[in-house]
Amino acid sequence: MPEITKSYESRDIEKKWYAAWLEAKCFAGRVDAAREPYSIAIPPPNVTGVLTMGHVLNNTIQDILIRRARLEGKSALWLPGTDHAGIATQTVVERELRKQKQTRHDYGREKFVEKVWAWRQEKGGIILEQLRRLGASCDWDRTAFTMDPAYSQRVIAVFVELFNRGYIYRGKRMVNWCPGTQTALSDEEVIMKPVNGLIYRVRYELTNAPGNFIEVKTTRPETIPGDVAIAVHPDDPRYTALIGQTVRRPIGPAAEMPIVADSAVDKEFGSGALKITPAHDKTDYEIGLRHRLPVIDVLNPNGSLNELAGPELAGMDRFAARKKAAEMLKANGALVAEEPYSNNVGYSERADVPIEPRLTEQWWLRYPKIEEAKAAVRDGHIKFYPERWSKVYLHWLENIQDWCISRQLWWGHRIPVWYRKGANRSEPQNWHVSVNGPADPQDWEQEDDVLDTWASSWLWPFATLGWPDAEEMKRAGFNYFYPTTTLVTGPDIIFFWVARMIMAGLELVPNGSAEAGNRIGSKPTQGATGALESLSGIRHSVSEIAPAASGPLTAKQIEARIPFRNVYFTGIIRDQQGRKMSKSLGNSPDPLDLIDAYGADGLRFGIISIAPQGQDIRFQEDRIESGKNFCNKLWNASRFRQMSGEAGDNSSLGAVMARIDPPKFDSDDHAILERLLATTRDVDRCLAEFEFSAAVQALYGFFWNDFCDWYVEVSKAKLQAADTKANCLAIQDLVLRQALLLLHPFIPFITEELWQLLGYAKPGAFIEDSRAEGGDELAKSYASRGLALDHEQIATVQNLKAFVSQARALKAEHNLASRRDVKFSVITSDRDWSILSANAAKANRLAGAAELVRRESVEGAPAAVTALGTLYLDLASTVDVGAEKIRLTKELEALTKHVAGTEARLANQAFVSKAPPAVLEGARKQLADQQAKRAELERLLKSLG
RNA sequence: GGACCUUUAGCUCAGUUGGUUAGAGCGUUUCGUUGACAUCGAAAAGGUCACUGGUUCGAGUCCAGUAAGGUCCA
Repeated sequence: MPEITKSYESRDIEKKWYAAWLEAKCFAGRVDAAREPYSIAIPPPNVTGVLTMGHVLNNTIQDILIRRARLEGKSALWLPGTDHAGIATQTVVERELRKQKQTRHDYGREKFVEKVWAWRQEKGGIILEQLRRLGASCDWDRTAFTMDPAYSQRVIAVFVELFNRGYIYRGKRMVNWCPGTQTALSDEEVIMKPVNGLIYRVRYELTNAPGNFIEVKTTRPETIPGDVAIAVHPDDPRYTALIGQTVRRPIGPAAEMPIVADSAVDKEFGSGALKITPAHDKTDYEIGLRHRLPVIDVLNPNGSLNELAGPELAGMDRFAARKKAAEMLKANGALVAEEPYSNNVGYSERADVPIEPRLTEQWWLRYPKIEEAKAAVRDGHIKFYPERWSKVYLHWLENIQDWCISRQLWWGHRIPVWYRKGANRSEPQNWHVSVNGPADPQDWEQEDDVLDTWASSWLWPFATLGWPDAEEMKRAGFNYFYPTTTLVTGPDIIFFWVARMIMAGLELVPNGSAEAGNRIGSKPTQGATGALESLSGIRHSVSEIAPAASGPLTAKQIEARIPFRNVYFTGIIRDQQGRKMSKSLGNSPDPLDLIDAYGADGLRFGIISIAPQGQDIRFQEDRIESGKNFCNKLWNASRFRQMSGEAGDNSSLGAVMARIDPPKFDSDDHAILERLLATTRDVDRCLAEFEFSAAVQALYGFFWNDFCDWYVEVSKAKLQAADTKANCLAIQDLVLRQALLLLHPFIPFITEELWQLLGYAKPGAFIEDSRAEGGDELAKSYASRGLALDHEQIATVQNLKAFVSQARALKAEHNLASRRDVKFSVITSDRDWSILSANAAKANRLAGAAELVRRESVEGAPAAVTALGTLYLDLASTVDVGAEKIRLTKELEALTKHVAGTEARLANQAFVSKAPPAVLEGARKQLADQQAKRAELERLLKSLG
C-alpha cells in the first residue's frame, strides 16, 4: 500500500482519476433492467460559453445527483451537449468579421454559415472541456449539439408536425424588433428597464380652427411623421366637440389627421389625448385597426429613420432624430414643453439596445398542452424545488401569449417552408411545408428566417434520446431513461426553457412503454414492443411515433410524457456587493483559477457549502479555501489511520464490521458510531430533499468535530493499549469508509484516491462500484454484529467533552494553556469518579493534564463546576483571589438569571397544566441541574472569602 | 399596479413540525511547532433574532401590519 503523503496535492490526482474513469467508461449510461434508471439532461450551455461560477454550481449539483445515484446502485445517465445559441453565436462571429471591416453580407448566407461552423469547430464547446476539469461525470459519447444534423432534422420535423397540427401560423403583427441584431424577438427576450429621459408636450393645430390646438405627451417625437390620428376617450367631455375634426401633423410630410374616439385612451395621462402612430406602438396599432387608419413605418430595420420621415430626419439614427425632431417642433412652435420623465423601456436581452415595436410578418406558435402543463406541476407530476417557483410558472401559463419563433438570422434551423416563386407569400396555398422540401425545388424559394434557438432546445430531453426515430430511441435507451429524473437549472429560464420543454414533452412524446406500465425489471409490454418494431426504419415521422392526442391527456399520460420529474432551481451567484456576476463587471472569478488554487474538490465542496436551497449566493473565496482545507483534513485523518497500524480487511462493509468487537467498546466507540449513523441518515434525507449545503455541513461537522477533534484524539490513548487497539482501528476504518462513500458525490477525486489507498477498493474497481449504505442498512449492519448503541455511555461522552473543555479553560485562564504538566483535582461522587478514572488516560491527554486526583476538599484553588464534579486547578503559586472571584461571580450572575427564568416558568400554572409532559420533565431536570450548579458556585465563592 | 424573496454575531449564512442558556464557518483577541494536519490545535470576546401588534402556558419559528433591500410579471 503506498504511503499517504503529508499534504493533499489535487492536481495530479484529479488528472489521474478522470482519465481512469473515462478509460473504464464509468460514465456511460447503460440500459439495465435490473437497476433503477436515473437520468439528467444537462442544460446545454451556449456553444460560445466559457465556464462561469454559475456553471460550476449548476453542474456540481448535477454531478452530485448522478454520482450519488450510481452509489445507490442505479443506472445513471448524464447527457451532455451544447446549444447553438443563434443570436449569441452569430454575434460573436460577426464581431470577428467586423475587425476586418467586413459584415456577414460580404459573405452571403451560405459562406457565412460555413464561417460559423468553422468557428465552432475551432473554438466552440470549450466549456465541455472545462466541465471535465470540474469532474463532471457526463456520458461524453452521447454529447449532443442542437445544430447536429440529426438534431436539426428533429427540430425541423417538429415544425412540420406542429404546422400540420395547426399550432403554427404566419402572421403580420407587432413584434419586438431588435435594431441591434435586426431580428424579431419573443416577449421573453425583452427586458424592461427604467430609463430617465424626457417627455415632450406637443400641440397639433386644428385644421379648421387655426390658432386652436390639441396637446399630447410623447417620449418619441421622432415618430411624429408616422402619426395618422389623434385619439381621445369617447367619454372625455373636454374633447367631445372635437371628435371627427382634423389636425395638422406638426413635422414630417404634411398631413391632415382625424381626431378619433377610442376607449383604450387613458383620460388621466397627460392631456387625455394620444397621438396615434400605428407602425411604432402596439396600442396605437390596435387603435389604428379599429379605425381603419393607415400604417406609416418611418423606421429602417436598423433603427434609423427612412424617407417617410421627411428629408430632415431621413437617415438619422433614432436617438439623434429624437433630438432633431424636438428642435424642429420648437422651431415651428409646436413644442409646448419638455419635461424630465422616467418610464420603462424594453431592451433587447442580447444586444442591450431598446427594442422597437415593429409590424412584420413572422411565424408564430400557439402553445400546445397548456392546461396539461399546468396540471403537470399543480398536481405534482413534476416537483419544483423550491416549491414556490411553481407559482411563477403557473402565472406565466395563465397569461401565455403566442410565441414568435422566427428570427431574421442566418445561424440556426432554417424554417422548412417554401414559397411558390413570384406568388403572394401571405397566402397559405402558396406554401410548401415539409422536412425535405418540394419535389420541384426550382419553382420554390425557401423561407429565409431561422427558428428561435429555444424552439430547438425545448426538445432537448427527448431529442437527445433518439426521438422520434424508433431505432435511435432503442439504441439510446429512450424507454428506459425518459422521463428524465431531475432537471437542474436557474429560475431565470423557467419561461424560456422549463415551461416550453414541459409543453413539448406533453405534445410530442409517444405513449410508450412507460405509459403502458412498469419499466423496471420487466420487459416492455406487448403494445410498446409492437409500436417500436412496426416503426423501425421510419425516419423522423413524428406523427407516427407520437400521434396527436385526441383529447385532453389523462393523469397517467401526463406522467409518462413529462420531460422530467423534479426540477431543482439553483440560486444566482452574486459578488460580495450582491451584484450579479458578469463578464462586463469583471467581478466573476475564473473557476479554472479556483481549481488550480483549491482543487476541483475544494471548489465543489466550497460552492455547495454556501449554496442553500432557494436563495441567491453571496460568493466568498474563503469558503472555497475552507473546501480545500476540508480535503486536507480528510487526507490527514486517513494518513493518521495509515500510520496508526496495519491495514485490516477493508474489502466490504461486512469485512470491516467483522473486525469490530462490541464487548471492547467504551463510551467513545458508542458515541462515534451513533454519530456516524445519525450523519448517514442526515445525508440520506438531505439528498432526497435536494438540501445539498445541509448535507455538506452535516458531513463537515461530523468529520471534523466528532471524528477528528474527538475520536481520533481519544484514539491516541486507545492505540497505546494492546487490548483496545484492533477495535479502535476497525472503527476508524468503518468511519472512514462510510465518510468516503457519503462524500464521494461532492468531492469525487480525493475520495477515489483515498478509497484506493486505504484498501477499500476491490482490484480494478472504483469507489462507485460499491454501494453507499444508507442509514437503515448501516443500522442493520450494526445489529448483525450484535452492537446496540448505549445511550447512557453516549451521554457520558458529552460530559467528558465538557469536562475537558473546562479544564482547558482553567489552564488558559491562568496562562498555562501550553503546559502539559498541570495537576487537577476533583470533588465528585463515587459514580462520576468511576467514569473519570476509567477515562483518565484520554481525558488527561486531551486536557494536557499530568494527573487528576480525587479529594474531599480543596481550598483556594481556581475551580469550575462540571457535570462530573467540581474541578480544581492545582497552582503552586498563590491564586489571584480577586480575579477568581470576579470570574465566578460573573458566571453565578448569568446562571441565577436562568434559574429565575426556569423557576418562573415552572411556577406558571398554565405552563404546568398545558405543556406536554416531556417538556415539563425537561424543564424540571434543567432546574435541578441549574440549582445544583448554582449551589456549588456559591460554595466556591464563599470559600474564597 | 400584482406576485414572490430577504432582514439572526463584524462578514456570509444555518436554525425541519412553536419547547433547555439561539448555532456554524470566516474574521477578531490570547495561547500553542504535543510524532495526522500551522491547509492545524486550544481558549475567549461578540446577538434586545429589522420594527409594531396579535395568537399561545411558551414565538427567531405562526398570523397581521410597517420599514429597508432584492427579484419577477404588468
